[in-house]
Amino acid sequence: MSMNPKPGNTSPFICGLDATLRIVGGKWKPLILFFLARGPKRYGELKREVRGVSDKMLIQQLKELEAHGVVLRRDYKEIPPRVDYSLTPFGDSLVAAMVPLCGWGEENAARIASVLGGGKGGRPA
Amino acid sequence: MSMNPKPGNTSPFICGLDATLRIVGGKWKPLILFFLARGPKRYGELKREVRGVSDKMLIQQLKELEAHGVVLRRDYKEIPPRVDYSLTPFGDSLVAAMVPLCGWGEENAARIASVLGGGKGGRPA
DNA sequence: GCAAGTATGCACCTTTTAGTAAGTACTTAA
DNA sequence: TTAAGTACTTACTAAAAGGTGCATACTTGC
Repeated sequence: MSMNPKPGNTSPFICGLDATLRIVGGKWKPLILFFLARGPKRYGELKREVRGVSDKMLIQQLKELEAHGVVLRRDYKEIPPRVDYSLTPFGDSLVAAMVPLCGWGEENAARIASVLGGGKGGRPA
Repeated sequence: MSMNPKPGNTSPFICGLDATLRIVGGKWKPLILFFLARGPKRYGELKREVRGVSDKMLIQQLKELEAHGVVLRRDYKEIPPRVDYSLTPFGDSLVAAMVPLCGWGEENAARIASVLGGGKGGRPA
């Protein structure tokens, strides 16, 4: 099946999915990657698109993604400041691997929404 | 690309991946699903296999997975207690959708491990 | 009787993650 | 001179996730 912990597993991860989630886990990273998948974005642009994210979280997540080689930060060294973010090839391959999981979520969105109970999960404002 | 937030998005989720992560997010759920993918398991069996998990977390995660229709709990109403857990068809489809992400993690495990810095991520008993 | 094993439940605590609000340094426009 | 916009940084707080340990109710084996 290619998804089980190997018998003689010396890696620091339980399995591949575990490894993947260390990179893309958290509340905002998938969303950020999705917006970046559509092309490079400036910080302010991203912030307006990823509605609900705070400066702190957006910066923090972008820094982690950059440190992990998923995202590339370009600083134009202008004043006022101008910076943009884009996916690295590594980031592109990750986003590609997320598509099926994303498909599952889309196909089952109604079921998931009902199963989670109406009270949770909105993105109000 | 089938992975972007839709223009007229009324769902409670940002995108499909977001929906998926509501079901399979967290530290233990993927691992639990992986062991269950190999067939029904008793509680104690699962606890011994998912090394490092506490009773509280294992029970809690199993309950959530059950409530979400991913896992089926069977109580044999025996004394001493006997219970086993297995994947529902919904759970099977989820595990299937996780395989590619798992593959990405496996292929890039070395890179991910090095990028996360050697200090983190072990599973030491 | 006492310990061990069965599958949990509950209370408490720490750690991690996320959110809020303010401040920085600089420029342009009013 | 004041306000707004740029891309952040820092300190503080709140909420979520995770962990520890004890308790239950019942049986079997010593």
